[in-house]
Amino acid sequence: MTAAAPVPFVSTAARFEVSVPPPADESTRARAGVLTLPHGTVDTPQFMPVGTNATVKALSPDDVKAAGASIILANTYHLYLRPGHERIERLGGLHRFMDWDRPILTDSGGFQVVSLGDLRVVDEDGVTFRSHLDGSIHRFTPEHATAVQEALGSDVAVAFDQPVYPSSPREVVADATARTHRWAERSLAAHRRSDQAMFGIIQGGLDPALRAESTRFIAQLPFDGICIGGLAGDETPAQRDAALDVAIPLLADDPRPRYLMGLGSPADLLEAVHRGIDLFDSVLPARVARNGQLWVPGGRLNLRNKVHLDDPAAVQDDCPCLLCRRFSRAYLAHLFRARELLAYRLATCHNLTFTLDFMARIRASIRAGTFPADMALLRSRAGRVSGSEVAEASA
RNA sequence: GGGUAGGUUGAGCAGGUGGUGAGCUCCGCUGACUGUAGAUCAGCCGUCUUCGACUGUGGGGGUUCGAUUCCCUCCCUGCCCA
Repeated sequence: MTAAAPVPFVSTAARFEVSVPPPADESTRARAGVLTLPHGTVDTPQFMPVGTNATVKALSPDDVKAAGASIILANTYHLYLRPGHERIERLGGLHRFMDWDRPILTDSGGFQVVSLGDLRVVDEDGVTFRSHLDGSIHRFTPEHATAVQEALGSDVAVAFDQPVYPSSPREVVADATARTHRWAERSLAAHRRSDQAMFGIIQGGLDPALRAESTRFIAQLPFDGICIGGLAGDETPAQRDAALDVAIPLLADDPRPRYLMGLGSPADLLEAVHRGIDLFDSVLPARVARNGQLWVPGGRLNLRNKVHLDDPAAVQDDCPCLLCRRFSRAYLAHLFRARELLAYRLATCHNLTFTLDFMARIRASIRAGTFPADMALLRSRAGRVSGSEVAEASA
């Protein structure tokens, strides 16, 4: 009936146990598990808030914990440029530097190959790029990106890759994907720390054959986890789902955690969990919060809108966050108009709390064995996927 | 009372020496944001029947084919002097 009894994945730096495997009827690939890393355990499916510059923007570490985060992402590229990975290492490593004692995953910096596209040149050995801070010239190779992450001391390092936009021509995607594979092997070969896990990244764009080839290639390497990259760009939800439906079945018997990079709207998280994803990260909830919009069951509120100025209600009645416990919509609307710094903190606390609570609800549903059946309810709580889709009424 | 500088679309301005003033920045309104060069960006922001049209340069009058511009007069504001 069920797939083979799950065998925990164990390495020197990571342990992953699927405690609730997908149902035998294949109604969903969703699963629940526990990822254990040097600085603590992570219940999956789980969302990682992003702290690019060794801080989740606008929040203190206590705020991030209060929101329910058990692991965060930090960025190799940014910390290398400023304040410098060697300085962080001298100061006792990233955890001590930012006073975050739970797990940290560092992105490899590969994403900047795309996001800072004007400033880089890719060759077989690595990427030469200009600093977005001062225009100075720098170079990342798989070996260098790995060394930087070892200096930072994150729980999870990520192999240096070359993401591409899904809309790129097939030969561009094929070329970048093949290079990502060679860089994956080099990243692994360069990796020394036994107290740091390393995840590899699948690319392949939206082409099913390339995505499948990349999945097989990355999966046969001895990584501690599998990232799925290149799906947080300009593709449609249907294209993204299709890419996941190519990759995940090929990993069905793989004991390692699966991490979909860069997705963060509640609706996207739900659909991806359904397709078998264990880990996520995204800037979205924090950025959207800083720009004035708050996620609530069934949709989102734009606190800069006039309608909130006289509203004494909480943003969300049953939310335990700092904002909802103590302040009104009217107050937050005022803070945003006045551009007061507290607005950004309160809004970010809320959106991260909402996101992490949503993940907790998904986990609870999976553990209760009612997950596929709960999809409708969870979808209505997640609300719209994007601005072009109308929010469903909350149940 | 005398002198002087002004009065432009919510605010602040630019421009305009006789030849179509709706241009900018704020404020305001709405939307977007997905491995963070983002507390950011985009659209709108006089009226209407909105791919366009109309109105608008303090009020009134005059000169002129045509006035925001030149002339007269009045009102208002800042500053200086009495």
